[in-house]
Amino acid sequence: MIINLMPEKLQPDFFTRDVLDVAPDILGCYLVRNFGKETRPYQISEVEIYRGEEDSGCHVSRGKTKRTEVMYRDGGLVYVYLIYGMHWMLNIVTGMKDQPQALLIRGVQGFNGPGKLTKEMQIDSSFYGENLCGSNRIWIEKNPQRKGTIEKLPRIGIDYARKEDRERLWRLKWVDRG
DNA sequence: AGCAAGATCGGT
DNA sequence: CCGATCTTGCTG
Repeated sequence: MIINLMPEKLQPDFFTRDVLDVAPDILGCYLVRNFGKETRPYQISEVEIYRGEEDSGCHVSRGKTKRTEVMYRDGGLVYVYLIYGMHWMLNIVTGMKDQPQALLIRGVQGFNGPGKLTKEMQIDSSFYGENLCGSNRIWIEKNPQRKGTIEKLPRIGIDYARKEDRERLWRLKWVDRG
């Protein structure tokens, strides 16, 4: 019996699916960051879905701009932007080309809050467009032991969005069970 | 060219 | 509740 103990790095076909399908699957997986000196895994515990130009809470709701351009590409890339002049937000682009959508990483084990985890992981503008399937500084690994339940909640901080979009249960929290 | 607002956070 | 702090996108 051969047991595969090698960590399984997520490939493009994982990310090019619709964000609604990727979101529940990515919870519990490891976001791995190689700092050069050492490599550290961060288990993903909370994500938020941003889906298409029709989603008034999503940055692409006003079309393609220089900032949002990466969301229009094939899934598997990183979308980062600075908010309030001080916090970097880390997003994972999903879906196929011209299907603009992304997952905001809102929490990893030990660090809750999108601004806090990017500070910990040292994520900045240099990660814009980084390919998670080809980068040597950041990637995502499957968690074979992954067992848990998913809590669905409204998104945070999008008061400007339409009521219908504000109320979508597009914030997913991972409740570990093993 | 100028301006208002922002997918946040930490301190009162 | 408020300020920090600066990029972005919109307006003119």
